[in-house]
Amino acid sequence: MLTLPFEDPVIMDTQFGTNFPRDCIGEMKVTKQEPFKKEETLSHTMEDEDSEKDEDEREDGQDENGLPRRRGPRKKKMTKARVDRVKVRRMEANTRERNRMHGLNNALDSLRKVVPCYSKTQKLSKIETLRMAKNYIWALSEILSTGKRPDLLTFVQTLCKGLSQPTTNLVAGCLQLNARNFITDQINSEASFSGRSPYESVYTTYHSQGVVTPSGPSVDAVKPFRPFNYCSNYESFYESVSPECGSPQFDGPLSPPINFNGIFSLKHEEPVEYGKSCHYSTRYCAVPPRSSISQSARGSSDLHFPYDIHLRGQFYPVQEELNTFHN
DNA sequence: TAGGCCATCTGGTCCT
DNA sequence: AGGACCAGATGGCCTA
Repeated sequence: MLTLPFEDPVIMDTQFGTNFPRDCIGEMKVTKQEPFKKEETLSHTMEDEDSEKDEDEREDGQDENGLPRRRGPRKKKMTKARVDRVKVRRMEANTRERNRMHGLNNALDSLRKVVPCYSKTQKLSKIETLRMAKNYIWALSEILSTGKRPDLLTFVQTLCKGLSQPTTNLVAGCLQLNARNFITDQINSEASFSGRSPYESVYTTYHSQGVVTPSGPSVDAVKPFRPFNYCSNYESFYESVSPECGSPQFDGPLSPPINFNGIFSLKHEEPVEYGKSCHYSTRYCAVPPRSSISQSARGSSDLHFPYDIHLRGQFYPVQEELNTFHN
């Protein structure tokens, strides 16, 4: 039962393919890292099994401790051919395992490209990719079920729920939110999420064009930098219990916001080499009204998710929207 | 240098 | 018997 991925040429690399000639296995470089010394391990195994053979061949029916030897199937003698066979099978198993993990990583890469914040230069870790994908699915499901358009801040918060601080900063940066204000504003989250638009809290002191113009004291000078508690805000918007709230909140190490001078591509867009400074934005599409959602659900293929994110030299409706808040 | 992330090896278990 | 899957162990690389 071989279920190796068949669509990926990397996986089917002949060096590791299942049709790899066995005669070559002995010469094959098992690993580039060789965390274990193969020969030592194998010879150790052989020694063990040789001793077992010796044990089996004792005539007195006792083991080395003088106790009666266990009943049961006698171990087969480790002949040279058998030892070789064990070696080959172990190498084949290693190859399969390696390919399996490559397939898993390829699938994870595919997932990275469809979550809202994709970067070739700063990849999300495996766990963060899975968390963000879960958050993304959750957010989209809620949008579909409620027909409401969440504000951008809430959407970002949902995406970042349970993610590490650097990743949160990355996502916020992708969406041109100021990560620090985004996070520290949680201190005032009651006000932010109980009446006035969250945009106000974020953008009254900051401009989104990358020029930070605080109108008051520095955020850093006033408030400590600490992780954001997403759950309350999440539930305030989605009117349901966040699936993450039952689990311990991420309490990872704090780190300063990153510089967004990498190359990011958001939502299905392959990153292109940009030597100069690039900026990120979102195409902040309107959620169709409930009627059109249900219409779409009935078969129309014209359903657009509200946050189809694009970047660089394109026109960004969200930018105007955000600027409207500033003005 | 410590910690996070990752790739790989390995042995055990389950399944066909 | 053999392949898939899994988790633990280990060591390399990178970054703060």
